[in-house]
Amino acid sequence: MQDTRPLTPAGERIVAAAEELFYDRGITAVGVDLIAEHSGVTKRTLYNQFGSKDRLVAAYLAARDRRWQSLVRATVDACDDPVEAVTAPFEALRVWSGTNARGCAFINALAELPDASHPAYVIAADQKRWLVNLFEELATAAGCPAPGALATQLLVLHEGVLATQPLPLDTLPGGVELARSLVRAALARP
Amino acid sequence: MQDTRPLTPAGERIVAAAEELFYDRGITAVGVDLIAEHSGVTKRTLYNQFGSKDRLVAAYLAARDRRWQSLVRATVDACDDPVEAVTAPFEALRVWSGTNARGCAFINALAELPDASHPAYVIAADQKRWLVNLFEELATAAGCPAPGALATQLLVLHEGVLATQPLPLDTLPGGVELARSLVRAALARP
DNA sequence: TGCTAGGTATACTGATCTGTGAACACACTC
DNA sequence: GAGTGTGTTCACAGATCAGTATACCTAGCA
Repeated sequence: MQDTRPLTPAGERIVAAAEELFYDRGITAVGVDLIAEHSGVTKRTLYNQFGSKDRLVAAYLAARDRRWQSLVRATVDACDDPVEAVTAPFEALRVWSGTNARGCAFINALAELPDASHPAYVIAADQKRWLVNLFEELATAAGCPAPGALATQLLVLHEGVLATQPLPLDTLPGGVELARSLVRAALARP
Repeated sequence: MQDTRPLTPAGERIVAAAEELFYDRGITAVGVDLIAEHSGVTKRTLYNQFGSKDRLVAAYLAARDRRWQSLVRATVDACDDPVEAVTAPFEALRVWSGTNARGCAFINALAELPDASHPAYVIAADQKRWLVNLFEELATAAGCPAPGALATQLLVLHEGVLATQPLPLDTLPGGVELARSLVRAALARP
């Protein structure tokens, strides 16, 4: 949006380090010095590339969003059955959060950032809008009579699976099965 | 758990201010000086009462948990129909997050606190465990043949409704209807 | 040859944050 | 009347954090 020119090699390393550190430890808990150190870069270079920590946070969320969207797209495209494709994002979610599950990076970012004018709010809202639109497209392609309603249901379920990930609970949610039953119910309804 | 003696009047005011400020602006973004100022209390008194900011965070989450549980209990007890009582926590949720909806305070707290040894983790896990156990009790009382499975489904849905609250999306989720359909499906199954 | 862009190295500023020390005041109770 | 618990006032230590200043280096390119 705000910056179309590609990142320099140092800029790429900075974003990669920010993705790891911000997600694992939280945005406010991680300082720019730590990110500069982990990316093998001077703090001066970090500020030459991004200007401020807020802009770096926005770049981190945007980069994570791009990675997530490409994974979902690939998982959806690998499905032959259009009905199965509706729940493909839940399969992607299982792959995505295999190792470290600290919940949704966008929800977590909003939790830390007090003011709604932060660019992270726009990125987070766009990310969820993209997902609910994708659900609606897939539901329409699967022949669902009310794709909008099913899409919002699947979004809520999706966020619920993400939100319960960091909790140390004994019983795992398992969102794919519940998503499939929602799709079945939506398709069976006249 | 760690402290059974009741809070002093100043301690009550501190926790009340912490509830408002921590939830609205985030834990790391709010300093102890601001909490002391908002509660009309010296910082010295704050530290005499709670010892550290981490302990105050734990007290804030515990107090919020108590308030939430009492609201849910009251809403459940007001239900005559045992089937309707299963989805009563979702009605309570609608009342609970009427004014300011910044998502789940416990999920948000975990997002900000990097180390899993923080007392907030135990409180958050206990809170979700309490809710899933309540769902299971209510499902059993309603005659559900598989109350455990329904309970985890309802928990995931519950967290999804909470997580999507702070997002500036046009379409509102509306969790009560989806919860009712889940309960219907679980009761209809043999 | 000289210019420019990307990056390094290092020190620094100013603000903010958690937490402490020490002396004092008031109310209640034994 | 002495002691104890609760709270105030104010100053301050120590650490961390975002962001800046200055000088230097190197590779590509005209």
